[in-house]
Amino acid sequence: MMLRPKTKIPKPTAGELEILDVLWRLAIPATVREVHAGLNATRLTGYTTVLKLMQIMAAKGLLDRDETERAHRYTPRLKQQQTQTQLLRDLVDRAFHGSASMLVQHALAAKRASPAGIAEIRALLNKYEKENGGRS
Amino acid sequence: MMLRPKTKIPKPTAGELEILDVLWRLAIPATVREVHAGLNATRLTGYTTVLKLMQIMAAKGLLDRDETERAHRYTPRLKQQQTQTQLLRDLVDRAFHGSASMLVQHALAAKRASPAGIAEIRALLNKYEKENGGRS
DNA sequence: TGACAGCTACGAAAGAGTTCGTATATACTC
DNA sequence: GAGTATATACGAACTCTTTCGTAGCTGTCA
Repeated sequence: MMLRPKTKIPKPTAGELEILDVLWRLAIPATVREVHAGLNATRLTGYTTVLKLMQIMAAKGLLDRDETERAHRYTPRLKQQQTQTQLLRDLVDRAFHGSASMLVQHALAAKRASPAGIAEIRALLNKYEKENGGRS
Repeated sequence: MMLRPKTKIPKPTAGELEILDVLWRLAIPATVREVHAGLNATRLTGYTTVLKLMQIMAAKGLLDRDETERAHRYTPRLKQQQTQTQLLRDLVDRAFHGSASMLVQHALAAKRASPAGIAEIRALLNKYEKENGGRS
């Protein structure tokens, strides 16, 4: 039996991402029922649908499963931030030919960031400029 | 019969995006053969596969088709920039809860932008700050 | 103990995306 | 006109995702 070591974790699908969102929000290992409840705040899904999806996600390595209790408890393998980076990298490669700065420009145009957000971005830019100095 | 007026154009899939990329690069209405050639520089795909995909894309409204010649000529319905914005908006909504600035921060971390790119982003930030002034 | 509620496991079906083989039409060439 | 090259159209298969029904197990409680 394979105890899935450091196999590469695949990009989550749309449905899987919704489940991950609930798990990140709860921030502790959660049961299928808890996720189902959290999901049905916005979505309409059957209980076994969520169960099946989470089983598949565990098989794929997206979730870890704790089977000690009768109701198994699931935790995301990756932090929200890591997954966001993963999805972003994928989009940069597929749609922006690997150019992150082009993507950023579009992001600013596509949805306006708040002044606070802009300040944060500017701070980040400063940090990056310092780190990457005068190199081409 | 519906002659698809301003029906909303769907988000292109991964395979469809590759075809769009070739068409944007060519910049003029292109035949299936031309796209197939441009694609096989990097990808391995059968001719009829590309044909079928482009037919579907035309049916979806992603491409316009000119049938005056024997070899039909296809053009993207949307500019590359529009499609990039569309895909980005989708990702912002699905993975970043609609926060563009969070996405930008991740983008900068995920793949380093060139100094030139950073300068461009900074210029854009200035523009945005001016436009959005002191509003919250 | 027997009924019931809640849990996992499993199978199946529907939909979307991708791939390609084959059929058919059309143009060109000898 | 026959043969060849190239085009579209169509259908079928395969994979992946999502959905849910059903079966079977395990507790609880009256």
